[in-house]
Amino acid sequence: MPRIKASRVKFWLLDINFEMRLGTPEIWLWGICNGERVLLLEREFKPYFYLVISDEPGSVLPALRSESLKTKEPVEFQSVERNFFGRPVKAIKVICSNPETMGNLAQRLSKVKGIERSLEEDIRFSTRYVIDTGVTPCSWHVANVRRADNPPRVIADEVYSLVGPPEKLDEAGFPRLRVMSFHVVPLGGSGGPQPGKDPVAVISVNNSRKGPRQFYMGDGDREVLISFIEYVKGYDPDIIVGYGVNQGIWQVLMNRAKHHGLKLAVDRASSEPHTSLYGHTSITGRAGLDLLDMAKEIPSLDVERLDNFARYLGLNVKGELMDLEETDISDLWASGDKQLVLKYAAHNAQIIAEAAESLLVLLTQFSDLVKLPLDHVVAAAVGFRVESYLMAFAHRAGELIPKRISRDYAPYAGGLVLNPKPGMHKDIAVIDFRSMYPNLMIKYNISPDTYTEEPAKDLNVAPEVGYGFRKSPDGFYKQALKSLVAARGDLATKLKGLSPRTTEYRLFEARQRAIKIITNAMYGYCGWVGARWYAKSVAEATAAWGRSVILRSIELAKSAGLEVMYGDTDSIFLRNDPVKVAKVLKAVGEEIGLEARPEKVYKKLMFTEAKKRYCGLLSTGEIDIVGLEAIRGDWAGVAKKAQKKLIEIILREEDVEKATAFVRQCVAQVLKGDVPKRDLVIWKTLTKPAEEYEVKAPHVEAAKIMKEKGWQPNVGDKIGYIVVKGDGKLYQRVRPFAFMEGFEPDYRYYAEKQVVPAAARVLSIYKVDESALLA
DNA sequence: TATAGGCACGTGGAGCCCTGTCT
DNA sequence: AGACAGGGCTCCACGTGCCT
Repeated sequence: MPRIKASRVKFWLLDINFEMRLGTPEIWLWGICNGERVLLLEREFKPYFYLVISDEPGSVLPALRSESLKTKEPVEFQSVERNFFGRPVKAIKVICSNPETMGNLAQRLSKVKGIERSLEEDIRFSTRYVIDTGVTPCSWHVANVRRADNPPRVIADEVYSLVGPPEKLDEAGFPRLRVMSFHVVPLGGSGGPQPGKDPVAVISVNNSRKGPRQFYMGDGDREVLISFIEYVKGYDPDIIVGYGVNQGIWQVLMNRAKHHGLKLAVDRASSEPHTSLYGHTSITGRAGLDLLDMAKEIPSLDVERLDNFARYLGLNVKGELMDLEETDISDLWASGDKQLVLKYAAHNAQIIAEAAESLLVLLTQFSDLVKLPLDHVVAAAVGFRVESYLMAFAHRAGELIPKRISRDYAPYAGGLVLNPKPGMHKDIAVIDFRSMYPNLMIKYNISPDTYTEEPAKDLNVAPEVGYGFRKSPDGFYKQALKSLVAARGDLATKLKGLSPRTTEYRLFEARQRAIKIITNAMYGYCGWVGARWYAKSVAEATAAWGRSVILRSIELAKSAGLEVMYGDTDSIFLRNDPVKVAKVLKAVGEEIGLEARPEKVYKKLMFTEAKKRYCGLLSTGEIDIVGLEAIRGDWAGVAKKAQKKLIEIILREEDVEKATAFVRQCVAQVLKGDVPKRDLVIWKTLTKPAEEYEVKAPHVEAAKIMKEKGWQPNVGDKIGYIVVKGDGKLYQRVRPFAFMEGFEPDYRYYAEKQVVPAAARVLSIYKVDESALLA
C-alpha cells in the first residue's frame, strides 16, 4: 500500500471533463496551482437524475427496485422534496454509477406506474459536478488532496486525488496563463481547402513568452505537423487560440496528421482534438478557443474578418498584409512569393495572440459567472450562457431543471414603435428606460412559476393580454435577476474606490459587463422556444407591460406640454426643454415606478418617413446615423460613403444644393468607373446551404460560383460579390469579388441602384428625387 | 446547440391585363 | 373575330440586416 499523504492545495480551474476510467466515472479538474499545471481527480461523485412521483414514495419504490434490477447497474433511491416551476413536488433521486447509460435507465424507470416524469438525466456529468459542488471554471478554489494512486497518463506537473469537493474562494484574478495562438495556411491548389486533401503550407504560432515561430513546408507537410505537435508539447499552453479554426482548420490538421500516420497529440491527455458542445473543437486539459465566435457576436462588424475584428479591438493591424484575400494565399505560395505568405501568417498569429490577450479578462469573468468552462463560454450562444447561469441558480433554489424539448415557434407581440415626424428637427432630447424588460420582470414578478391561470387575489395582471402573476413569493426569474442586479451594484461600489488602471478594476469592470449582458438577455431567453425555462406568457406579458409604460410616458410628456417626435420600445424623443423634460422624468419615476434617464440630446435630428431610420447631430458634435444604408453591411461602399458624406453636409451645413451637387458628382464618378473595386463589394450572409434557398438570390449564386472554384462557403459566412455587366436578372450578373477576372463591374447598377437610392432616402425630405440625382 | 419582436427594403416570381400578331 | 405570346405592371413572399 502506498503511503497516503494528504495536503491542501489552492488552484485555479482551467478546464473540466469526465472520463470513464477503471470502470468508474471520473471528473478531471485541470488546474493551475503555484505556477504548476495540476490534474485533480474525483472518483466519488455519482451521476443521478430525478423521478417526479404523483404518489407516495412507498408505493412506487418496490416497482422501481424490481425494474432497476433488470439492469446490472447498482442503483440507489432517495426520496426527496423539490420544486418544479415553483410547485412543490415529491421526487425520487436515482443515484447511479454510469453517466453514459443514465439516459436509458431514466427512460425505463419513467415508465413505471406512479412516475410522472423523469428530470435532469440530460445534464452532462461534468456540468452536474459544477452545479452540485459550486466548483467554478476560471475561479480559485482550495481542496484537500493526496497524490493519485493510479494516475492516468497526462501532461501535468502533478496528479492528485481529491479528498472531498474543492471549496470555491471569493478571490478575483487569475494566474499567469500560457496562451498560444496559431494560424494555418492550408494549400488548396487551384481551389480552396478540401479538408486535408492538400498539404498545409505554413503553421505560425505565437505566445506571450517565447515569441513567434513558424513551421513551413519543404517537400511536404509531414515535418510541419511534427514540429507543430512538438512545439505544443514543449510550450504546454493553457490556452490555444485561433481564428475561424472550428470551421475546418482543426479538421484539416487532423486529416493531414492521419495522412502521415501521425497523431495530432496537442492536448494534455495524449488524445486528439475532438468535436464537443456548441460545435467547437475541444482539447482536453487546455482551453481551445476560436475568436471568430466572439467576432460574430459583435454587431458593428459588417464582415467578421480577422483584420476588422482586430481593428475593432484597437489593435495595430498591418494593412498591407491583412488586406490579402484568403483565396489568393495559396496562389501566392505556389507562385513563389513565399516570404509574403510567411509574413502574412506570422502577422495573423500575432494579431490573434493580441486579441486573445485583450479579451481574456472578459471571457474569464463570463466563464466564472455562468459556470461554463472557458472554451464552452466562448463557443456557446447567448441563450446557452443564460441557461447555464439559470441551471446553477435553480439548483441552489431547490428548483428542478426542466428538460430541453423542441416546441413549435409561437410568435407574440413585442415593443411599440411610433411613426416619426418626418423632416429636420432642432434640439431634441431622447429619454429612455434603463433595462426596461428586466426591471419590469422584477417589478411585476413575471416568471414561469408565478404565472397562474386561476383567478386569485394579489395578482399582477398584465395589460392587453390579461395574464396573471402572483405577487409573492418571488419567482425564479425575479430571484435570478435580483441577484444579478445586486451583484452588479456591489461591483459598482467596488469600482468607485479603484483606479481604472489597476488589474482589479479591469476584472470588476469586465465582470459587471458580463452581468449586464446576462441580465438583459433574460427576457429574450424566456421567449425563446428552445429554452428550458421557456414561457410565452412571461415574454408576452413583459412586452405588454413595456408597451403600456411607453404609452403612459407619452401621455405624461404631452401633459407637460412636450410633443413626442418618435419612440421605439423603451425610448421617446422630445423637444429638449430641460425644465419640462425634468418634469416628465419625475412624473414617470413617480407614477410608473421605473427609472427613466435622459439618454442623449440632438442639436439637429432628421427623420425620414420610415421607422428605425434617422440621423442626427449630437450635442457632442458627433454625427449619429441609425438604420440607414450608411451603416448597413449589405450596401456597397460607394453608396455608404456617399450617404455618410451627404448626411454630414445636410446636418452640419444645411446646404441642400451642395449636398445634391456632391451626390451628382459621386454618380458621375461611379459611371466613369472611377471607384476602387473594394467599394463595389456587397456583403451578405449565407444563412443556409445554397441549395436550400427557395428563390434565386445574388449572394447565393455568388456562393455557388465559389463552390465551383473549390471554395466551401460555410453557413454563416459573409459572401462578398460584385454586380457585373451582362444580361438577365441581377443574380445572373454577380461574381464573387475574388473571382473577377474577365468581368467588368456594372457601374450603371452601382449608380442607379446603390448610390442614388441611398442618397434619395435622405434628400427626399427636401423634395430632391432620384431622377434629379441621376440627371 | 437559434435570446425576443418590429421594421424597411431589395429582389424574384406569380398572376393579371393589355396589346400586337397570327390564324 | 378569336387565340395567344410576350411585355409591363402589381402584389406578395423571401431574405437580410438593422433597432431597441
